[in-house]
Amino acid sequence: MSERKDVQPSGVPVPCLTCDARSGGVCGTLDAEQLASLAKASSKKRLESGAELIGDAQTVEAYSNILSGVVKLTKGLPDGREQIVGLQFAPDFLGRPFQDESAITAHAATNVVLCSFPKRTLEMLIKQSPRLEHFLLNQTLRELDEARDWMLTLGRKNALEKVASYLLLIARYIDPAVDPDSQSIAFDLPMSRLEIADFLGLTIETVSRQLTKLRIDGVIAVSQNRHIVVANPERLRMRSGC
Amino acid sequence: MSERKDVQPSGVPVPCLTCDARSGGVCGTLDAEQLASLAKASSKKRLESGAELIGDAQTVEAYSNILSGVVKLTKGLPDGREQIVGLQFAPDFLGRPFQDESAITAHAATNVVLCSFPKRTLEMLIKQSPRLEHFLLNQTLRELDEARDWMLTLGRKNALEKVASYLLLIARYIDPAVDPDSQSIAFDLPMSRLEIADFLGLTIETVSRQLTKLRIDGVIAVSQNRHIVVANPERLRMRSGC
DNA sequence: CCGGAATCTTGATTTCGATCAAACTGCCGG
DNA sequence: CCGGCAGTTTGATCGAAATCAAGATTCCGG
Repeated sequence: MSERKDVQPSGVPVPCLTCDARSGGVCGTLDAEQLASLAKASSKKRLESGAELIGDAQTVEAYSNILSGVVKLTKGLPDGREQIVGLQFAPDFLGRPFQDESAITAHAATNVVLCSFPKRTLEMLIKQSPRLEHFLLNQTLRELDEARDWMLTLGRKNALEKVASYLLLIARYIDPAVDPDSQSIAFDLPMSRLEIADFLGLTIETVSRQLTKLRIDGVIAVSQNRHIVVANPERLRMRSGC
Repeated sequence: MSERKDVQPSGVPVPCLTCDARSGGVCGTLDAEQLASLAKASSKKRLESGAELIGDAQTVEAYSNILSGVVKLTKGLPDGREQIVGLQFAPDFLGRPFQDESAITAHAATNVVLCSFPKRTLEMLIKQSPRLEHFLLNQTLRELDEARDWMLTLGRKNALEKVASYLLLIARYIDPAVDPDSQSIAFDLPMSRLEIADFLGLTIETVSRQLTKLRIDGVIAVSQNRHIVVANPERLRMRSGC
């Protein structure tokens, strides 16, 4: 789904004018001229939940900004066991710079809107723009911090603590200031029970049982499977092991 | 342990002339002048196995190059459970740029030699040198790839597969071309059983039992606890789950 | 609004790794 | 060379999560 790439008097391409990724994403680091050249080569894509964005060991020829939705990154074992190794939200940059083959798989966990551009175009811009590279370094460092936090959860927490940690993770994405104020918070899970299990290194059944336990203990309320209300986030945090 | 910072005719500081980190590490990205200013502020440090390099939630005022030895990065839960979230080898750069408080702890896993320099000095150089920032982005991307590989191991492999994967990881560090050629390989483990357990999300006893199993099956030979001989790396790889 | 498929929950049982407990080994100082 | 101790191995038992097996909901298309 391609869009017109007209350039406004200010020099900012028209489709970028109202784009959220321009403030928080890579595009925010570019000057008008660079943004124009990127916009010329870019296109907006809408993907249904479940669609594959990047295949394992597949040559990647595009990078993207996530404009909305949740993308899950997974790795698998030859016998079919799967582990989700990262979640990305808008306005994250999606793709592994400086490497032709992807070692991971990316899927849309919800409906997703992307702004995609060719690998080559971005790599040219990286060479010209230290600010862009600085932005990428910062996002990568943040992802590394998150991955290491999650390693602690995977390696050392029990099933209940894992599920509580997952709910907190999602709650904090919805509202970053979630536990200090201890307000009640409600949200829809962006993932199925199977996906949650693959994220936590558990089985579907164990995830379900821990959710039931939290429900019985009055820590959360669940309706229609995906909708969660956390009455008291502090009680949830206490059960998360940290 | 400070050294003389004399500058050679070529412009390269004397102590850097013979330093391995100058080819593979951050210093390789600097010109003679930048290297001189970094060398002026740097000092070589020797640390005993077990020494703490960076404390959790402690203000970090130094970055380092690892000149030799193995550094382990750990995260802990309030109740004392621990998880190793990364291993770093020479000539890795050690430290979390652009953040004052460390969220992780770093310890010397073996005797370690570092070349340390003040945070400020390096951050100044980063601003001047896109090549340096590019190097850091590349190392960070590599660490992120490793962390995600390890998440799959932590979340989805059983105890035997985890121990086999760990042995392969160390063997590959000793000799990167380890399984294609399937030559026998021998090495000393840089970590105790407790550290291996904390790396794998297991207990000491389970690690020991899996090593015994691999020994009985003839996949490895163990002498004096730390010395390992892998007769046939391919058989080890087959037990690693991938 | 109905029926069927997909997803989720609950229950029974098994299994793997944790825990508890005791012996063994290698290392170091005296 | 001996004794002590930290680190490791081995054994017995327990428990948490996986697996196997039905049911119950939710979702959707007709």
